[in-house]
Parts: sequence; C-alpha cells; structure tokens
Amino acid sequence: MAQKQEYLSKNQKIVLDIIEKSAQPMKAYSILFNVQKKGLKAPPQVYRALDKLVEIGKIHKIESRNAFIACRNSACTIANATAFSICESCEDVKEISSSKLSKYLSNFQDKEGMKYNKYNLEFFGICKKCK
Amino acid sequence: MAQKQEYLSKNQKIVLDIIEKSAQPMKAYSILFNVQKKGLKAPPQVYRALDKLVEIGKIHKIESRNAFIACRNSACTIANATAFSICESCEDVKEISSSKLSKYLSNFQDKEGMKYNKYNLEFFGICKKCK
DNA sequence: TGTAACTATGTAATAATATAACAATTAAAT
DNA sequence: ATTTAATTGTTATATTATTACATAGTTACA
Ligand SMILES: [Zn+2]
Ligand SMILES: [Zn+2]
Ligand SMILES: [Zn+2]
Ligand SMILES: [Zn+2]
Repeated sequence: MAQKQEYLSKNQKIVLDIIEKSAQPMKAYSILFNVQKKGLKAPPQVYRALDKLVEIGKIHKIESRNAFIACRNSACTIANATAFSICESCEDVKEISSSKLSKYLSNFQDKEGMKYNKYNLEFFGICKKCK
Repeated sequence: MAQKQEYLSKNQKIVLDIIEKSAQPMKAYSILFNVQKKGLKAPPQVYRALDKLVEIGKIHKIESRNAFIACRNSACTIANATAFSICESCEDVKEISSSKLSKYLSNFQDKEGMKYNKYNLEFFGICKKCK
C-alpha cells in the first residue's frame, strides 16, 4: 500500500527517528525515556505517534514482544503484510522480505473462502550467532 | 509435537475448562474473574496455568489480542505452528488448520538459511457474518 | 479574512496486562 | 525416608496501554 501520509508531525518524527536508530525493536516506555529530552513527557504522546507510524507502515509492531521496529523493507509497499524472524536466544528481530512468501500468504484462502486484507507472521528460532 | 504432559494440575484444569467453554478467546483477567469462585484469587495463579497450557498446546495465545483460545484443531499436533483468522469487526477468531499452509511455513527458510522451530500467523479481515 | 472542521499536542489520571518474590504444600523420584 | 521437583497461595509491584479533557495548530473554503 502506498504511504498514506507524506509529512510526519513533530512528535511522529521524533519517535520514528529514535526507532530508526535502533537496530532492534524498541519498547514504548524505552522510547518514552529516550525522547523525554525532546519534550515528549507522557505515554499518550508516544503511543499516538506509534499508532500513526504503524498505520502508515513506517514501523511495525512485533506483537509477541510488545515492541516496535522500523520498516527497512524497501519493497514493503504493503504495511499490511508483515513477516519477522525472531531469535529466541538474543531476541534479534529481522523483517523477512520474500515476495514468494508474501504472494503465498496474500493469496491464502481459508475453507470458508474468507479473504484477508492483512496478516502478521512471526517465526521463532535460534539465529546463526547464537548457535 | 506430542503432548508433553498427561495430567493437568487442579488449577490448570480449572483454567482450561473455562477457556474451552468459551467460543472466543478469553483475556487473562476475564478468566481470573470467572475462576474466583473456584478459589483462584490472584493473577499468578491464572498466568501460571496459562503458561503451562500454552506450553503443552492445549491453548494458544492470540498475540495481537492478548487473549487465549482453546486448541480445537485435533490435527494440531504441533503446538509450535499456529495460524488464526481474526475478524476485525466482530473479533471472531478461528484456528486455521491447513496442512498445506503448515507444511509451507514449517519448511520456509529465510535467505540466511535460518531454520525456525516455531511460528505464529495471524490473518485479519472481515468475516462472512460481518460483510 | 473568518470560521468551521480536523489534526495534533500536553497533561493527569487510571486501566489493563503481566511478573517478582517468598513461603507453604503436594507429588514424584530415588 | 529423603530429597527433588512441581504446584499453590499471597502480596506487592512492574509493564503496557488508554481515557479524558483542555489547548493549540492547520486546512478547507465561504
Ligand atoms: Zn516492512
Ligand atoms: Zn540470536
Ligand atoms: Zn491448535
Ligand atoms: Zn465478523
């Protein structure tokens, strides 16, 4: 899906900036702590920005970790089709960009023929480093 | 994976029972409220039972909803390979049992060849009733 | 320009979800 | 019998997220 919003608001920029600087997913209250020097003092300011950034696909939420990661998948034109690999040892998270996988899942139909407009897939395992 | 545990403890039975009676995912504190008459008064009692039941595959956690649903997929011998369809309108949740899908995902390899031992997939859409 | 509608912000309070820590009890293994 | 592990009960606390309301900025356009 094409970006819905061209310009980010001040708080959205601040929050996105801190998330993009992190190689790994960040938790909301860790973000809050990090942006307090920039004037964002209360949870709603962070959560509002997070909500919007997720909506427009700039970041994704790792549901199993309650954490947020910047989208670095330049081909990830579809904010509604996300896949991640998560190392259960070091908690390293990577976004998976496999057009084969995304095609397969986007076209998946259940038995009752329900069509989905969105999915989120989280793979778990042990990464190379941790083996 | 075969069940790891044959017998459930008292609290595990109580918690499983209430979840199995619900057609839809239940939240931890709703479970807690419902089992207070049975003597489970505090969150840890519920969360411990939930943890164990998830571990042995009797229930699954719907991560995007922070809720727990009984496994009714008799072929779901793999507690570590879960897929759900979620209606974003009525919040109806169904476990998807497609051997094709589970085979595809279980065999999925990322670019670096990392092999996964577990995945969770959540599809979102509007169900038939809500259309 | 005025003003209405919408979007974003600031702030305090609170709700909802989950875990830590520790003592006591019960079940299983040797 | 002894000891090892699993389960339970309990209090307190940590973590994650939202409600509610007041204020300010921005956009559309009459
Ligand atoms: Zn992405
Ligand atoms: Zn690792
Ligand atoms: Zn199942
Ligand atoms: Zn529905």
